[in-house]
Amino acid sequence: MLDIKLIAADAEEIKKIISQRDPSYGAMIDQAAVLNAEYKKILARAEELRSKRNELSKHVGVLRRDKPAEAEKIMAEVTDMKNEMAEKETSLEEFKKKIENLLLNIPNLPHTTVPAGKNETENKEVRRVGAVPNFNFKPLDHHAVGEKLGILDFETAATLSGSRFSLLRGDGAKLERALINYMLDMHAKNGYTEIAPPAVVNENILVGTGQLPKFREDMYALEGEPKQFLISTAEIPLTNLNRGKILPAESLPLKYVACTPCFRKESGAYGKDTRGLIRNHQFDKVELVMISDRQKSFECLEIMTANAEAVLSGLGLAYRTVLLCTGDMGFSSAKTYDIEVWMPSENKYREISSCSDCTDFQARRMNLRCKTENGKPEFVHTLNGSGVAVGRTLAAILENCQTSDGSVLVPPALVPYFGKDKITSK
RNA sequence: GGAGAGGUGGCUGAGUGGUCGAAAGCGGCGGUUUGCUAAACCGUUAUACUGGUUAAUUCCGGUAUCAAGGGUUCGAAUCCCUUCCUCUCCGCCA
Repeated sequence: MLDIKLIAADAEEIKKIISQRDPSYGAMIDQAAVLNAEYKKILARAEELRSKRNELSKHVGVLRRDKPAEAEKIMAEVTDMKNEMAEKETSLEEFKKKIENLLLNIPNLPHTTVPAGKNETENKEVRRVGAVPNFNFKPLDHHAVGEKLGILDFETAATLSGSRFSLLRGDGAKLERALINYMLDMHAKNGYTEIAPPAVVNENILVGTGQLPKFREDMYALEGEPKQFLISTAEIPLTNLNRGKILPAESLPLKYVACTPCFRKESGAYGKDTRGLIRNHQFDKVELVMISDRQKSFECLEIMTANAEAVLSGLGLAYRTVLLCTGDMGFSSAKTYDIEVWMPSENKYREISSCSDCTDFQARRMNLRCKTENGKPEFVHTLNGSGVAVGRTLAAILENCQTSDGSVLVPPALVPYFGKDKITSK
């Protein structure tokens, strides 16, 4: 959520910046500015009335004993004010709600270092790491590799749950477990505290991180009241972990890591990546979250991105890191790096991690602050990044480490976790 | 699921209709004392919004906030209703 004060101070400037994402947001900024001006007028009058009422009522107690007639007069006077007071109160509520609804649907301001652009074609490659493998045979895609080995079974998954679900069997299931432990151990060494959070959260938690109100159709909702949802990423519980608190400055940055299942409806992705592990309704992801003060957050973003990259380089997978342009960034983010892993079957890099600095956008929504040097609380900056998507990593290993005889060589870093260095069919 | 207790400031904990934004203690901050440390003593100590003022989040006002929402009243932390949450005991259960 943007600070309404920023909009009130210079709506034109904010419009200019936000329009780099999408020009249609400009009108919403204008509306917010107009509503806010109106709101303040009403607020002034409402507070004047309340002030008068408080002043009058203060003396009634004493007057009642000493001068009952005067007390009666004052009581009547206050009663007369009630209509206007009630009217102002309701209209205040209405304006507040309208403004908040607008603000909740406006995305974060892109950071000045983010390139302007409409879509992913205007993203900027920052670096390319690792050698793309050379095959002296035609590499199979990961579902073919996995199904031949009997470790991936999409047919059974479909029977159980429909399309876009996966089932891992035997060495496949074990390899996923090995990957998770490898990732969690690495991040723990880098100072992240491991968390095992709930995968079900309340509605306001999703407002905090920005999934609601705008992206309700992407979320799995549970039956019943109060409304609860399955998380689409561990970013949600991790970032909300301290919501409403004032954190001591010296505790920052807070660093959390969790591996959770993630549930996504993928309703806008008809026909995209319909086979395999790339885009499913349920997948495991290791997620990193940092809570930083506002001075250091962009440094933290570099560190977090490096921490995520280390997972891939540790596995010997080739990847590149891309700085997203204004038009391709997520709703809450001010600056995002995507990490893309090489997928031989597609002959291109595919997203496997996304690391974002959300500045104070989420912190304001969840009222998460820290004490500053002068003792005043201020909103923190929140960051999140995949460290990394487990299913996609599994897919990348199957593709990049396949051999001509159909077996898969397990990356050396995983061998201690997996127990052997090769997956062969039974 | 059944029975009971309770939710007050950074924390502990008073306060059952009228100078209560809220006693007291702890903690924090500033200071005095002091070879050093400790102790003692004095002072100070919420947040948001808002009007004016300022170099300033400077200063002076106002409003709101005692789990959340609604109601009663001239006036609510205090009374009533609803919801949420926490704790204890019993039952059930991986």
